Amino acid sequence: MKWVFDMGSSTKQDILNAAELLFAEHGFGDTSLRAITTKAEVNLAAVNYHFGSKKQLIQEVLKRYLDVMMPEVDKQVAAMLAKNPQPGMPQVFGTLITPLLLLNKVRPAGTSIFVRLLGRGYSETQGHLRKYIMFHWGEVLKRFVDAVHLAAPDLPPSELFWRLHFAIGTFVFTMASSKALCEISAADYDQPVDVAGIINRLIPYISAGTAAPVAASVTTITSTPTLDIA
Amino acid sequence: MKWVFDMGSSTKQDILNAAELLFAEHGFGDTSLRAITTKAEVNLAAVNYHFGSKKQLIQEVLKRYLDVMMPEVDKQVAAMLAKNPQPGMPQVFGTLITPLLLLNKVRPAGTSIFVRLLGRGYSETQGHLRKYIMFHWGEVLKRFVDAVHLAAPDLPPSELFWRLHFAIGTFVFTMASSKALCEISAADYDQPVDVAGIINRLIPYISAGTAAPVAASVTTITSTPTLDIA
DNA sequence: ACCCATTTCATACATACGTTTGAATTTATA
DNA sequence: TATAAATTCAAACGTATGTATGAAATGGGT
Repeated sequence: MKWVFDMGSSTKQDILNAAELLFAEHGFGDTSLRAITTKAEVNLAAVNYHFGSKKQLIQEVLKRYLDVMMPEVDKQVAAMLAKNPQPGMPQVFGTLITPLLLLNKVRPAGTSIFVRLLGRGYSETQGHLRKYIMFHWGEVLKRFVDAVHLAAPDLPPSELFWRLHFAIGTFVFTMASSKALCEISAADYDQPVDVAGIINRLIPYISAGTAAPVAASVTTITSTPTLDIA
Repeated sequence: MKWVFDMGSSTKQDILNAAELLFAEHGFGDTSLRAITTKAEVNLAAVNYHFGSKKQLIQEVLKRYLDVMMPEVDKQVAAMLAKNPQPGMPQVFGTLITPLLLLNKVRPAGTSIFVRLLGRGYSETQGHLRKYIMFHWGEVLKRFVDAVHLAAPDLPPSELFWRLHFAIGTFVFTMASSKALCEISAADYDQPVDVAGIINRLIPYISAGTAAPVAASVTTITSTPTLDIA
């Protein structure tokens, strides 16, 4: 029977919910289907029955979040540009805050889970995730990049390319290790920090980095490097 | 027989040389001992004979570079501070350039290999690498962090903590994907960029990001009210 | 030439993985 | 209730992995 409001089998949701937690915690490669099905309390074969393969399960885990976040990014960028046609870098990157925090409505702690998944995906899937996002959300991303360019009109396109990938790196890596960082911060500085706190601290860093003036000249090696192997 | 200059068996070096390439390319978890021994043209059992286990092999691969790089970092930081007791952020991060490029003398393309290993290690070893480096090179790192603090005296320690981890993230992630980024850059912008080029582009970004003014909203949220008046 | 420690080698072991299978069970519809 | 589709389940399959073993080979020291 097909429900009018098809919420899918509970099994399928249980698998997704268990999988995303384990994926975020241990990465895709180091999370076995057996660990997932055990945590979800479903049969091992259910994954291949409902998703076909582990690879497709990973895709659907990420898709659940991207489908919510990316349209919101588009909306926020448009709204920001309507209000301020010549935005500063913090305004541009600030458009990401709402979409990211919106993910907490997809699942409890959804923002934290998604950004960690993103970090894992970028470093583990050897470019597959990058291509997937580019293919499905390339238009949205292009409009975002255009906004970045608007905030740094003097930056050559090739330099902007590198800056944006630096920004992605900062964001993705920080988020991938966000759990550990929050624990260290809480222990060493006695100040609990949540994902929203990290995002708010990231914006100034990324904004300043991306908008930094281009280095006047290539740094040269001043002292002669020495290598003495006993 | 023990050589006066013990260069170890050729087998051991062959394994290290093959392993670091495969580790950098596919990561630690996705590189099998069989792939390594095949590439090195040695017997499978040689890894466990010479290194004990895969984990120890990974450690020795990284150690070979850390043992060269970290003392040079110490030297460069000291030299920089001697020349300029109140350094700017680019000067501080600039001290990393020489140590990084020095790794090209350890092995051909050593810099590129090491930074990719570092990226892999940070995201795959669930904090083990971080702890290893902290344990063995904590003193050197502390002196470097002190220099960063010198370049941003107004930054609260807790904020500096986050900024530095952002910087690590920028660096490590960029380097982990440096191969792909170089290929994209060469294809889209017709300008070949090598690892030294990336490092030189990273310095301004990381410097500006780390030294960025603290966001107003963050300050109000996280600053602890105190009765002390300094 | 002999010896002994070091190193190599083929092979086996135990385990873990993603996936498949076919029967049992549940569920929806007629 | 009868029937057919959808789902669950235990079990197995084939493959790959890291590691262990014990015999063969190597090579310098006496």
